[in-house]
Parts: sequence; C-alpha cells; structure tokens
Amino acid sequence: MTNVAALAPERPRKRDADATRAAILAAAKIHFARSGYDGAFLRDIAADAGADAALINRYFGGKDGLFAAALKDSISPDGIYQWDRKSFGREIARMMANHAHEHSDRTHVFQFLLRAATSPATAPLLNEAVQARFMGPIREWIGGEGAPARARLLAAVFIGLLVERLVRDEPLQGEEREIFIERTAGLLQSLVDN
Amino acid sequence: MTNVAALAPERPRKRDADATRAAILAAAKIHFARSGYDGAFLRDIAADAGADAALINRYFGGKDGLFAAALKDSISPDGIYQWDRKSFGREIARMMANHAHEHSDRTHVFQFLLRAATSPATAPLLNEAVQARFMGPIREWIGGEGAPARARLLAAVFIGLLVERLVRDEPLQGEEREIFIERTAGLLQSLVDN
DNA sequence: ACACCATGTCATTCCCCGTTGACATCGCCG
DNA sequence: CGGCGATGTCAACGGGGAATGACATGGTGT
Repeated sequence: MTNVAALAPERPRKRDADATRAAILAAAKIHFARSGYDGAFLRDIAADAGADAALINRYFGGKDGLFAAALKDSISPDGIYQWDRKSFGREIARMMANHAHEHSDRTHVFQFLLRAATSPATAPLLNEAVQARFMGPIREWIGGEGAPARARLLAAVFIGLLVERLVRDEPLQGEEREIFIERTAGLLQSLVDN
Repeated sequence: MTNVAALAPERPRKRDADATRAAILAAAKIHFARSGYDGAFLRDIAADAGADAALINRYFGGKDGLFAAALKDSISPDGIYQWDRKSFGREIARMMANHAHEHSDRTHVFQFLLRAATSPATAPLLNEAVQARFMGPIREWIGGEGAPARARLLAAVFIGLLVERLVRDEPLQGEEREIFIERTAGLLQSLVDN
C-alpha cells in the first residue's frame, strides 16, 4: 500500500454515510490511479478511508461500482478548462519533463484515465464517460477548424506523454530535457493554436 | 478468452519440447498484448497453445518467467527499422485511423509494450529491456539533432495513438478521419524529418 | 427513555488462478 | 526389446481477494 495520504480521520468520524462514502471514493481514486483496477485492493482502499471493506459493497455495490463511481467523479468537466491557451504547450511539456514521482494533481485524472483505458476489465466503461465528459469539453476548448480530430490527437499525445513519463526511469536532464520540452511544447501548441 | 487464433495443432503435435515451448510463447504474446499481465490467464494461454498449463511452469518457471520471455521475444530489434523514412508519418497515421479491431501485426508489439508499461506489476521489467532494445534502435533510426529527445517524444506519441485507438469506440470516418490522418502524419513526420 | 433504522464491524465463504507433485506415456538409445 | 529420461496429463492445493450475512452500535425521533 505504501504510504497513501491518510484520509482516515485521527479520531474515527461520527457515523455519517455521506462522509465515509466520500472518503472511500477519494481513496479509491488514488488507488485506482496508482495501481489500476486489478492492482487496487478493496481492503487497502477501505483502510485508507478509515472504513471497512464491507461498506464498499453497501455503498457502491462492489468493486465495479466503485470504479465506475470513481471514474465518473474523476472526469467531472471542471478543471479541464483551466489551462492558459497561450502557455498551454509549454506548461504541459514542463510537467511531462518532470519525473514520474513528482506528480502534479492535475495529471492524476489522466493517470486514472490511462489506467482505466488500458485495463481490459474497465475499458468498456470508458467510452461513454470519456466521450461525453472529456472529449466534448476538450473539443470545445480547442475550437476552430477540425476540432474533433485535433482534440483526439491532443488527447492521444497527452496520454502518450503520460506513459512515457511512467516508464522513464531517470529524470530528464540537461540538454535532452531542454530539447524535449521545446519539441513537446511545439507539438502540443500547434494542436491548440490552429 | 474469445477466439484467439488457434495455435494448437489439429492433431496433437508429437512430443517436442521446443515446439510446445514456442507455441506457448506465441500464445502468451497474444494474450499479454490483448489483456495485460493480470488479465491473461495461464490456463487460457496453455489451451491456445494446445498444451497443459503445468508445462508453462516447467519451461518458463512461472508466469513471471513467461512474461519476461514474451517481452524479450517481442522486442527483438528487427522489425523496427522497416519503416520508410519518407512515408513514415502517413503510414502510421493511416494505421492508427483504422479501428482497433483491425490490428496490424506491426502494432502488436507496441500494444504489448503498452500493457506492460501500464501494469504496475510488470513496469519494472521494462526499463532495461525497452531502453536497450527499443529506444536505442529508434534513436539511431531517427538520427539527427537531439535524437534522444525526439525519439522519446516519437515513442510517446505512438503509444498515445495506440491508447486513443484502444478507447475509440466507433471507426473514424469522413472528414474527421481525413483531418486526423493529415495532422497525425504531419506530427509524426516532423519528428522524423528534423 | 425506548425503539428502530442507519451505520459500522467482524468472521466466514466462495471463487479464481497460479502452482505443485504424483502419475502416465512417448521415444530414443543401448 | 527393455529401460530410462524427457515430455505431457491430471487432480489437488493454497493464497489472495471480493463478496456476503450475521451481529453490534450509535443516533435520532417520538
């Protein structure tokens, strides 16, 4: 389990279904993002939430339900628009140049999506949710000529960078880092600008 | 399991350790590529290979060993260079525009890598192998100024496109398809050319 | 203060899947 | 032809993890 931010209250919280539900959901998002569907264990999630695993069943109807809920909750459309159009490319590029362990909260969502997309068990859940809540807003944000195709491509590049960062074992440094940022920024920006 | 190309011979093959080993390996590559480490089951792999699950243990020392062998076998350096420099971008773009189910053999390897990279269980295995056998050749092939960074980025985009295709539920059609191909080709080609 | 429902806890069960070891059979070599 | 090692088959085991249901407990309304 290794050191997930303890969402469990020091003193056990008062009996409050909504609060525990929320705590479970929060813990689940972290675990799923970090470990994927198969690698995340209900016991661990429950423990981090300061709750009992059995409650997951009660509140979410099982692991699938929990995942679906976490997914739905993760891709609520706010937070997507908050990029600056001008500095978008460079901002993302910088973020991606950092090492995987220095995660920004902003990429947690994408990490989650990545895991969801690449786990055959959960991929089916994605389509509807992603299309409606994710690609839609991105398309709008991106705007202009051929926005749908460009949005697709943008999302793809983003995900790809995420994976690359995931696999990368040592931090990017020196000149390579600079070039990487430069090229990545250009690539992304070209998709937004035009 | 759903309809994997039957590698099992019609009439059971003569006792031949090498042949069964190979059959198991072939089946494993398919299953791992399709379902990831966790989602691939030894019984299924063995069944597809027309062998018994116990043999996996004998020949590969367990699931881990089988995965490692499949990984190693998948990323033998040949087959990477066989892209034409000039038409590279467009070729890949076309491939990615196709629906996920119309897989080309050429992308199987990447699919495998993707699955391997995104499964926390197997990611550690990747670094050495990928760096040595994969990124190295790509760097060389790509050549020119800042090749390492560009190779990284190229690989990232490739993987991202793979994921996008994985998630995409309906085929790209009409104008969107054209624009997608156009932009994707340009993006990729720009990384190779320069 | 009492009762009743919602909330939480615990132990248990069940299932899946990798692994293991005992056993069967084939084929080669003397 | 006979035996022995290599190859293949089968059934069973064991661990891990999700799900289940019985039980405990708090809290709220009357």
